[in-house]
Parts: sequence; C-alpha cells; structure tokens
Amino acid sequence: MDQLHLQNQLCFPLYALSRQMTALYRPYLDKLDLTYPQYLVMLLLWEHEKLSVKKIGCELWLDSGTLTPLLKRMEETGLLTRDRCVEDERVVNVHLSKEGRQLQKKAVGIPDHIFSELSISHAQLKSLKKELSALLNNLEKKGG
Amino acid sequence: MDQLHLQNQLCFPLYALSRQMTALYRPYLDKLDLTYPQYLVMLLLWEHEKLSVKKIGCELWLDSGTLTPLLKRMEETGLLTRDRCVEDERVVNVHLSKEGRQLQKKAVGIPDHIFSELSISHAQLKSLKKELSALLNNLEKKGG
DNA sequence: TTGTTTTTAATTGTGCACAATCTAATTTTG
DNA sequence: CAAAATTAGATTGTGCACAATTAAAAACAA
Repeated sequence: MDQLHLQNQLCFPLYALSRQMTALYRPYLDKLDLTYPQYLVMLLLWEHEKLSVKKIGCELWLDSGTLTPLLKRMEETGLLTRDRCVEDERVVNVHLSKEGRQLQKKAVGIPDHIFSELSISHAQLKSLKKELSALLNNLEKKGG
Repeated sequence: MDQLHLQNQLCFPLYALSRQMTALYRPYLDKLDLTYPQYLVMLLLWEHEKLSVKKIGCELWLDSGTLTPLLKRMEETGLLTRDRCVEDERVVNVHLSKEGRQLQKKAVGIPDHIFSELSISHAQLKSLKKELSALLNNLEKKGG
C-alpha cells in the first residue's frame, strides 16, 4: 500500500516538472505568440523546412486530433502553409513560411534563458536528457 | 542556432515521456474509471482522507480552474464529497467517500504493473525520481 | 481489375491545463 | 472599528491531448 503514495511515484514529478518546464518557457514564447507545442513544431520546421503531418506526429508523439487544429491556427497566423501532396493525396505537407523563418531569429536566445533558470549543470542536464530519452525509447518499442 | 534543435532540448523528452507515462497508466485507470490527474487526487485522499482544494492544488501544482471541474466530476461518480468549511467559508474541503476508499483496493497493483513495463531498475527509478523532484523544487523556489 | 486492407488526415467529443476575471470571505491596516 | 488588501474558489475562454469515428486515397491480393 506504501507504493500508492504520491511521494513514491516516478510519474508524478515527471508530470509536474513537465508542466512547470513549459511554464518556464511561457513568458518567452508569449513574446513570439507561440504555445509550447507550437514551438516544438517550429523547431522541426526550422530544421526541415517541409514536413508531412504524419512526420511531425511521429517526431512529437502527437496524433492528427491534436495536430490538425494546432497547425490550422499556425497557418492562420502565417507561420506555415498546409498543402495536400500531389503525388499522394492522403498526405498534407507543412511548409515553413517567410514569417516562420523570420521568427527563428527571435527564438535563438530561448534555450540559454531556460537553462540559466534551471540551476543545473550542463553535464547533469545532458545526463538527465539521456535517461529520459532512453525511457521514452523503451516505451516506443512496446507501443509501436 | 544548434540549440534550437529538438534533439538538443531537455524539455521535449520530459514532455513526451510524461504523456507516454500517463498513456501507460491509462489501461489500468480505465478499469477504475479514473483519469491520471484524478488518480493523483485519489492518491492524496487515500493518504489524508480530507483535504482542501487549496491543499490539493499545492500538492499537485494545479489551480482551481483545473481542480474545480475535475473534483465535481469525481463527486458525481461518488468518489468524494465537497463541502464548504464552516470555520472559513472560503475553503472547500474534499472528503474521501466510502466508494473512494473501496477503490483503493482495486488500485494497489498499479505501481507494480507500471514498474514492470518500464525496463528500468529500482535504483535507476529512484535516482531519476530524485533528480526530477530536485529540479521541480528548484522551480518551486522561483515561482512562489 | 475488382475487392480488401492499410494509410493519412479530419472530425467529434471529453477532459485536462491555465490565464484572466469575478465573488465572497477573511485578514490586515490605519 | 472601517477601508484596503489578501485569500480561496468558481467561472469563462482558449488550446492542447487523445479516443473513436469517418472519409478518401493508395497499396495489396485474389
């Protein structure tokens, strides 16, 4: 019964920290008119310029029920365009727009700002990231 | 600019893993008709029997905008009761009901089930939990 | 080639999260 | 004490998340 205590759960600090971390991003992202999941989409687009909804979903572990309305909002604000693929009409390709590219300049400082608020060493951060990613990959194998 | 890559972010695996972990709980919680945040409330109530909304919010890092409707749903399903405190009418106290207490029996196995699906040692789990909690507490100091 | 299966998105509905605002009750101050 | 400030919770509105369903296109099979 002892295991049914909040303090003995791994999942709770994961859940709480995840939300608090996005709260840490919020003031910076507000200036860019982005939410955290939208920021993640922008990270992908800044790197790849063009991606299908499917690919974005695979990278971010999100499905179309989340992404379709999110991407529509981002299309409305002009950060990207959504176009049916001509070769395969099932696919919707998301393209980075000029405004979307411009926004990258405003975002370059964000990771450093966040890091400086974490009171943690680069080494610790790196090892923590590695552990979490490893766990995530374990789950990936099961699910799909 | 390198830091603006998804793979170099701590926050992303945190965000993705947090969601995948609650997905891991989902099949077990579905049997109890609980969502993950509702399960967290039950963990608190199984331990404390009676708590104010404020106290629950402090423990779970959630505000009344989230908790009020969540607790109302749980009241409707009979797991708890909500009563204005007589000594201080601003306060709403949440009490564990008999059905809520009963539910604990069905939940005892969950932590073990989850652990067995994680492919991780108890030592690793404990150390990870400690690191995440430490980070969370760092943020706590800033925010409030 | 036709029927079946799979794949990709969109849609619908429910339940969080959280900012912002509001109300009422209590505490603090002058 | 009365006015001002604080506190607890509720409400409203927006944006995720995700299950379940639908629709259309493509791949596959007989």
